[in-house]
Amino acid sequence: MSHQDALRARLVAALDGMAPQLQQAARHILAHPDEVALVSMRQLARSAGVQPSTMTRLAKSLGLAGYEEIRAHHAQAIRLRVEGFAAQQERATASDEGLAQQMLRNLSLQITRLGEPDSIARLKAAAERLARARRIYVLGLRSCHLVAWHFHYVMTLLGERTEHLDGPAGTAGDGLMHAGKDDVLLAISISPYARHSLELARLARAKAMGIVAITDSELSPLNALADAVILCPTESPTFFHTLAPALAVSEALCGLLASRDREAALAALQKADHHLLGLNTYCAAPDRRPPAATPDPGVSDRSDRAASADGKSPRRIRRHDPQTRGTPPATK
Amino acid sequence: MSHQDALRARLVAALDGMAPQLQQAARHILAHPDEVALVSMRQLARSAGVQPSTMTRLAKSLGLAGYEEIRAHHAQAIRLRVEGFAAQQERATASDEGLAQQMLRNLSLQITRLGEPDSIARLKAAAERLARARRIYVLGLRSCHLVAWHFHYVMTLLGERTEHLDGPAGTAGDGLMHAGKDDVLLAISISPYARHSLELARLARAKAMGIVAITDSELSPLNALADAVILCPTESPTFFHTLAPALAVSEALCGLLASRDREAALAALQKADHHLLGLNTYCAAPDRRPPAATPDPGVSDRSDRAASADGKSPRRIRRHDPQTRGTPPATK
DNA sequence: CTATAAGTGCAACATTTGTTTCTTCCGTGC
DNA sequence: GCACGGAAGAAACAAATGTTGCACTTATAG
Repeated sequence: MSHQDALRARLVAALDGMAPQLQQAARHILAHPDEVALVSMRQLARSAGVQPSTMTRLAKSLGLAGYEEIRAHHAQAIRLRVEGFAAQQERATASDEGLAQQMLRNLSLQITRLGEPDSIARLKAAAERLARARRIYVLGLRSCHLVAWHFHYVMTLLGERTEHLDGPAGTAGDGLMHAGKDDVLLAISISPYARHSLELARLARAKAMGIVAITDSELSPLNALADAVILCPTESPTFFHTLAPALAVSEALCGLLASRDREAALAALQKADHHLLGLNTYCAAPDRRPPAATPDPGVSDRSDRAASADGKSPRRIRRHDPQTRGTPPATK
Repeated sequence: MSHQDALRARLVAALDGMAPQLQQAARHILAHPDEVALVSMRQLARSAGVQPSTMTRLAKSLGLAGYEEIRAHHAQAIRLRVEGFAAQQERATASDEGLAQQMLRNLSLQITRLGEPDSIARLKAAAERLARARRIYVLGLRSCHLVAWHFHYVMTLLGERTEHLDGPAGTAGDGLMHAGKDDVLLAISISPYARHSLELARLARAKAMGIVAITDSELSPLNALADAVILCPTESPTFFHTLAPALAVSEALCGLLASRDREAALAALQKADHHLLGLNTYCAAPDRRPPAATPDPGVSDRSDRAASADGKSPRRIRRHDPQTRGTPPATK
């Protein structure tokens, strides 16, 4: 998202000493750099929840001649990015420096393949099976632990009833004690397959539970056991396997399950939000306006005229921004 | 470049039957698609060696309302290529099948972008910093837990000395007790940033430890604290954020670190293999790869956090007029 | 509490934008 | 030859853009 970019660096550096409105404008620019070049200043200001003049003032406070310089800069960034991108494709190899690029390119490809029809069909079938379950037990041992953990974490936020089979001292399987034929086991395992995972899967089958598997090959022992199987690649240019595709699959499953009942999922999320807010778990998020508030990609839009319909603004109270505390105002 | 681009196709198709000036304008647009969105029509016309009115006439000859539609189209193309966002809004209500594909395509794009030069440079710098550390403390709370877990898991297999700050009952930070200036904290946190993560990071800084951060924005509070920062996207078409890119970053870091001393890493892996073999942890692997090359560290973690769908922040009272949003009335 | 300065919103400003209209030019038909 | 029709340039247009000055609020210092 960011190129080595003198202007952006200056923005970040100056953020702390800025007036609230300027800061808000700056944050929006940092958060949506592309929009800067693609929409007019007034539209950008509107998305940022700021007066047009603030944008101009922001530019001047950075020592620039005007807003146009900010736009020019971001436009150039886009131009450079597409060029640099093309350049990168050419030099595909090299050793150490290339390794990271190689890994990421590899990952990108693998995940793209997951989007192919066959894979999608498996995803849908798996989601279907999971949705019918009374309860979902999630199992992932060793390297697959995090996929299982993630699935359980998200589903909990979404209000679904899942249980993570993750006990210490070999008690992982105890959770299956009360599981029955109306429940489903989501088992995640990649080669080399942990013995314990298979044992639990066989136990589940013996209990007539449903089984959905995320695994890495049709040769996987889970393949024979499961009602629905999703295959994901794990090859990597490194010594170790990659689990990012498996995670992508898990996320996709969560997405599919959540979309089956948008309302319920949203409600659960907001409830979780409130809960965590009450616990003071998080500190203030920087970007208060979600991406949804940005322009709005209708194909033919891009210019909502302010039809002068905008009424008079009532008096509003403004409070000082709390998170800028402790930094003395470096007035220029 | 390679999006199925209805408008460009129409341009190409109509090229032959066009008047010379129109054709010249069309050719210029086809040759410099990005410029269309980045400069004004008059400037574009000048570069094309054509009258401004010709551009308007070109648009109308294609059946469009005006030049603005051409620009909007190309701006959208940039947004698509750059963020992978756009389609999400349009088909927000698309079928389940669409959602999964959308998510995976989005992910693939995001990970591809992690391979761009700037991002790679950050990765290398971070790996460099981590390699110099006497000991690496890994911190990731809530949704980021699995990234931290993964990093620690793989590094352990590789024989590196890392410590996962992951205690129950709020003891997560205790591990830092004996950390000092020769050590480095690898902190992973995405918006909304967990308070505890920041507190621990500040503590680490107070102890003169090095800090490497994996986070989601230059606006992240970690950005100011860390010696090296790696940015990874988290946007997703769903209700929750994606952590697959963060996991990819973690994997890349592990890869870079391992490649600094291939021999040592390989030796450590084989040792781990023997160890686990002795414990009879795994069942016979199908013939996937030669055993030497197949240790098992999967490194994928994924955690999503709940993104509140509307981004109004509670501590700000001010709102700005909502009614002008998202209405694309073509004038006149 | 007052005095002062900084920060912010509002409205008018000069430009520039995309579009339209009018005029001129050139090739083709009867 | 002359009208005719389409294409292309030039100028005029309203609407928008980015900017600036002023009034008012809010925070800080005395």
